[in-house]
Amino acid sequence: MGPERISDAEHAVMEVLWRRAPRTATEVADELAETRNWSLQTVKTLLSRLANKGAVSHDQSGRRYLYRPILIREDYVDEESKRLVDRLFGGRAAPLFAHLAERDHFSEEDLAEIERLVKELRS
Amino acid sequence: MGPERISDAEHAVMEVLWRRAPRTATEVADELAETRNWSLQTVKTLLSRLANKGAVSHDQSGRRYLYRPILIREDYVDEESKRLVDRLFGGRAAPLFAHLAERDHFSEEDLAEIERLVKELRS
DNA sequence: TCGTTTCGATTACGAACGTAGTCAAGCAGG
DNA sequence: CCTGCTTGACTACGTTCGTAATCGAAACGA
Repeated sequence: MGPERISDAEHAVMEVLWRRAPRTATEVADELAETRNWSLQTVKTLLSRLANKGAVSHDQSGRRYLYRPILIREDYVDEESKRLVDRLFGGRAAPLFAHLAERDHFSEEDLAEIERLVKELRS
Repeated sequence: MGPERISDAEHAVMEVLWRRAPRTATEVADELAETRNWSLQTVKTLLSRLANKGAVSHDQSGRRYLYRPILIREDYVDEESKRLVDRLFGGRAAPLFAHLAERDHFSEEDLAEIERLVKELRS
């Protein structure tokens, strides 16, 4: 079996752990409370599903668990980006860029930044 | 309610209709048979779910339906791209670009193309 | 006209998801 | 020591998804 898919709600939990880890379920829930309206129980369920999928580890610390990410954010981001590029842009990243440009999703700053990156890459 | 989400399997059906429309359920299923292993019934279910979501129209033609897309591909692509950028790159497209670059997802051609686009946009 | 083929509609059903309640066990405090 | 709170485990339940069988009506062929 390939690496299991991570759902939207699960991803929100991962983001919290990627910011700082390890943390207890309660700590994770506290930070999530600012954005999502989830009960502590909901967060615990998501954490244990993530543990089953192998995306986080839970190490006993006294009578509670400390959760920390196993999945690396960069890898997750890469998988998701590639999925999008494959599904919608025939697997090539340049058309994605062209699309974003056409839809006006770049600011002047973005463009400057990108130009700099391109120069760097092409040298 | 926002525009309803389109699932992966449904998206595959949309792609077929975006290539050519209108088509009957059987025609759509025939083309999909090349890639996915779906029965005709499965495709019909997906088409009617898409119709419920307002993503395709089904116009009677004799005793059968002709399906055609209502949702514009460009708009769908844009929604999905924005979702990704929002979820994973803080809503800014430049970091997406930086990520793709870092992960070596651009060919020399891609870069040339992008450089051209950037120049055009900044002038 | 009557059976057969063809459609769409309805129904099905297990897995995954979003969201959460309940329970048992252990630790903390009196 | 006993009692209560904290915590993970288990269970729950409605929805969406993937995948499809079945059913009733319409059309076609003989």
